[in-house]
Amino acid sequence: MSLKVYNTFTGRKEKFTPIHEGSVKLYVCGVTVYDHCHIGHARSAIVFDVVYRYFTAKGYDVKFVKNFTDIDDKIIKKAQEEGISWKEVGDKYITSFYEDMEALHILKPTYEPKATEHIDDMVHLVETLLSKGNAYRIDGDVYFSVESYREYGELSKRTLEEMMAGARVEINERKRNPLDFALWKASKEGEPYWNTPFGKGRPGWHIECSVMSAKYLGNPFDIHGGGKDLIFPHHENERAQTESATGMRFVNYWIHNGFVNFEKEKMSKSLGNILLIKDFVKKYHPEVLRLFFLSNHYRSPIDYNEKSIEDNNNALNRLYYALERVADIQKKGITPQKYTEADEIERNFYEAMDDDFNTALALSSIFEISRTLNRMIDEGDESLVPFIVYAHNQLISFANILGLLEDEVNTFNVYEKQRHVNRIGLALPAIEEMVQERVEARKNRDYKKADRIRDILSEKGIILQDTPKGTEWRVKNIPSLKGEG
RNA sequence: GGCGGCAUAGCCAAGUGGAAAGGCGACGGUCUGCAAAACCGUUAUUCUCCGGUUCAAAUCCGGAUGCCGCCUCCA
Repeated sequence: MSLKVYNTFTGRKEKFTPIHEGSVKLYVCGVTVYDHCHIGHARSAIVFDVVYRYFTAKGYDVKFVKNFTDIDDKIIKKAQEEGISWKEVGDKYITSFYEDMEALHILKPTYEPKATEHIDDMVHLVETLLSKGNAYRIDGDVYFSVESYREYGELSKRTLEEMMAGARVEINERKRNPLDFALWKASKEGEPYWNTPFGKGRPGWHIECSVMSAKYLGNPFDIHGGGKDLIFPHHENERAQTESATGMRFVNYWIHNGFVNFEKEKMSKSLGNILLIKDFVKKYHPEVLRLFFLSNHYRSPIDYNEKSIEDNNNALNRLYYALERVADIQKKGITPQKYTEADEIERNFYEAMDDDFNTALALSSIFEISRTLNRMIDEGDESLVPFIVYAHNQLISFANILGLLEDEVNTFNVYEKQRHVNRIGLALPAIEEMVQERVEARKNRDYKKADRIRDILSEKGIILQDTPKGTEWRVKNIPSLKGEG
């Protein structure tokens, strides 16, 4: 089974061939730590988390680097606004970032370097570019000369002429070419700085990624990823810097994820429609967001809307319910039994993932197994238990490659119920009491009363299931509750 | 102005040459006191429109319409 990935650089799906057999060196641009993460950050984190998990599942030894950009204009601005130091701003949002990533079950990368811990290396890279004639100094600033790098624009598919024609580049008389970008910026009064051969200053954007990718992965490395918006200028500039300095190829495969729109509009501060990860997880299980993202191709734009989230919430509940049903089956000491249909599902799953991480198609395998499981459980035939155990293991293993179904069933149910009762303002004991009251009514064949209780709960988005084990209640969202909480 | 992308059922969505995945919803059935859940079945003879290439096109080519992104900080 060979994996194909879409390479932004060539604009085609290509067979993935690592530099060193059996290993993958992956660098993904992390966040600039000046604010809380929103669901757009979540998409990128989830997409590359799945890339990481999938390579690992295929047996690759993956070195995965995700950086923090912890010095930058926006951080400095934030520090001034809040009256704290740039370092405190960074620390605050790094903490926030980790909370969010943990909530979303994002696996920890191998390395998570911070820009400011690599200043010496950056200075060294700037010196190299200066000595090679790719950079020039103006007062305390150092700029990269885009004309010195013949391939400039090849990644983002545009030429210098075209970019100039765009004419929306900043006017800076001092630069040799308006498209030249800062490698190093002289610090103004009150701004953070490091002492360097070019004077007191701080790094420009882009350079931290060139430095940290080289340090932890070497050049060239296999895959560089990030959001689509980073193609230009960020990744174009990283490439220009690194290739000019090393004379070597920078990256073999470029992978970029599409954007998240919010109710058909671009998320932006001015529209005030930015949904933070922290706010999402208050309302829904984090795997709902993951399922939603993975049911779309990672390169397509995706529209976040309440209806889709509710749909995926229902779908996720169904998967967990299948797990719950399996949990009720006595399977101690049972040896799992492989069967043909399971083999086929497995093949489909891997084929989908091998085709440029087609998670939407891979998910269909997961729903297939869940259906198979339910069917076998419905049969109630003891002899099927080994097959049930096999299918169950398979379901968990595929789902986990996508970072789904990672909660214990009980944890999930408790979480769902708690979230729901908070939303409707009913206490758990009150619900249990009503359920018990209905159980009594049913015993007495007072079905009128029983049905009345069921209706009351139903209006609160709670459904009752009378099973052989007794009466259980579950959360079933109803339209009138949408948007609340 | 330049570059690029998208248009598939009621909704979301995969599929880029050979019988239209999957999810949500709806409807019918099994089950049930009635339900719910689960399962079974039905729900796009057709993929925005118009031409063309081909034995064969949602998929390739040309055109039209509509939507979106990037070119400036941005995941």
